[in-house]
Amino acid sequence: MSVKVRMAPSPTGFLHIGGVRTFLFNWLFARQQGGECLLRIENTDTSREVAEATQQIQDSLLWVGIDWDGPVTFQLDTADRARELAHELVERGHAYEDDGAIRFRQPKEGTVSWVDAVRGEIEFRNELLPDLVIVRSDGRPTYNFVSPVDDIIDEITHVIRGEDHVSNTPTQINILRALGAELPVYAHVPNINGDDGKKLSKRHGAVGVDEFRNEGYLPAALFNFLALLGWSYDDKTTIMSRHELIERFSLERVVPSPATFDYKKLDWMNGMYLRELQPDEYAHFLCKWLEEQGIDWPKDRVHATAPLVQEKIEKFSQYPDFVRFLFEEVEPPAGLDERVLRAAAERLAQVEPWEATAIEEALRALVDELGEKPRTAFAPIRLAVTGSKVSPGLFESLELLGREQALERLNAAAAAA
RNA sequence: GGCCCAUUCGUCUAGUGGCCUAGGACACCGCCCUCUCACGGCGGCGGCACGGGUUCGAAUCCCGUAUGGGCCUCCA
Repeated sequence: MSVKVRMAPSPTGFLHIGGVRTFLFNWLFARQQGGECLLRIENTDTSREVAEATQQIQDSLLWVGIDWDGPVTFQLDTADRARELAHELVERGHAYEDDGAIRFRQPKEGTVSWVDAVRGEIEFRNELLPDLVIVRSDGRPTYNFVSPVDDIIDEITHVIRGEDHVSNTPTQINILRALGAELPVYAHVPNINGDDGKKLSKRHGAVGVDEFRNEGYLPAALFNFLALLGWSYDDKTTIMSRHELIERFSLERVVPSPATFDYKKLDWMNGMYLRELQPDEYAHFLCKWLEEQGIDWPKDRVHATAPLVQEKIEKFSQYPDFVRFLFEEVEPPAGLDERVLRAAAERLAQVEPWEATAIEEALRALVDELGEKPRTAFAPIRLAVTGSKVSPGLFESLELLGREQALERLNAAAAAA
C-alpha cells in the first residue's frame, strides 16, 4: 500500500514555525516513500477562522519549499458525511444524544494502545476517557470526530502530528474502531520550545514564517535547520540539501523529546547557505529580498556589492547597514588623523586605473612611507569613507564608491579633523 | 488534581549492554590568518537529573523520586 499523509493546519492565523516543522516531517516522509502528501485545512470551528489565513498558510509552505498533492481540502467539506456517520453510531449504540449534541460512547473497560512510530507503545485505560461531543448541538461536527473521519475518506496511512495530539489518539482510535475502519500508523513528533522550555512564542523571537522571510533567511537554510530539530541523520552530518534530506529521512530517527529553537544556529546555517551561493544567485536573492522589504536601491550597484558582502553577513537583514555608505551620505566622526587622510586623498587622486588592486597597492605604499601600521592607518580612511569602523573590504569599497566621492569624503573628514 | 509523554555538554544531537576515560555541530573562550568585520584553520571549556536494582559489565534494561511538558473545551 502506498503511503499517504496529510498536513492539517487550522486557519486561525499565520503559520507557526513549529507547525511548519511538523509538516516538513510529513512532507519528507511522503516524498521519501514516493507517497502522497495532502493539505487539509481543519476549519471545523468556524468561529475561530481568520479570513487571510488559508492563503497565507499556502504561501508560507510554498516559500519554505513544501508542496502538496491534489487540491487543498477543507474539513468542513466533509461535515455532512461526518454527521451521517455520527447518526449511524447512535443507531448502533456507539454514541448517544445529549442536550441536542451527540456524544461518542467510549468502551468502559480494557485499554487502547498503539505503537507510535516515534515513541513506541502507548496505552490508555478506556474507563478514563470521557465521552466526548462529536456533533455540536448546532449540528457542526467537532475536530476529534471529523479528523479521523477525514483520515478514512482520504485513506491516510500515516498520521504524523504534534505530540499535543497524543491524548486525542486513544479516542480517535476508538472512533475508528466503532466505524469499522483500519487504523493508520501514528507518529507524534516532539514540540518545539523557546529557550525557557515553554512553547515557542513571539517573545522568544520570530515564530511566523513571514518573520523569517523578512529577516532574510534562505528557504533552503530554514528547511535544513527545521529538519534537524528532532531528527538527525547520523552523528556528524549537519548541512544537507533538500534532495539528501528526502533520501535520508526516517520516522524511526525522530527523537521523542522536545527541542529548543536555537536562533543562533539558524543564523550560522543561513550564513553557510549564503556563502555557498553562486555570485549571480546571491545577487538575485538579495535583490528579491530588498524588493520585498521596499528598499529601492539601484540594482546594478546592489549586484556590484554582492561579492563584497557574501562572506560577511549571515542574513540579508544585515545587508542595508553594512553597505549603506554606498547608497547614502555618511557622517564620519570628527577628529580623525588629518595627516593620513590628506595623504590618502592626494595619493588616490593619482591612482590609475581606479580598481581595487591598484588602490590597495597605492595605499599600502603610502602607509609604508608614512611609517604607519596598516591597521592604524586604514582605520581613519575607513571611517571617513564608510562612516563606520566595520565595513566591507576597504579597497573594493573605494573602487565601488568612485574616485570623486571617495576624495570628497576624505577631504571633508580631513577638514573636520 | 487525573491521565499521558519526556529527561546525554548552555542549545541541537550521536549513542539501542562492553567500540564511551561519552562523539559531532552551534554558542562561548583563546591562538593563527588579517585593512575593520567576517570567513577559514587550530585548540579549550562543557553533559549521561537523582536513588535503587538487574548484570561479569549500564548513558543504554527495570523500579522509584525529581523536574519539565502535553491533554483533560459543544477548540484544533
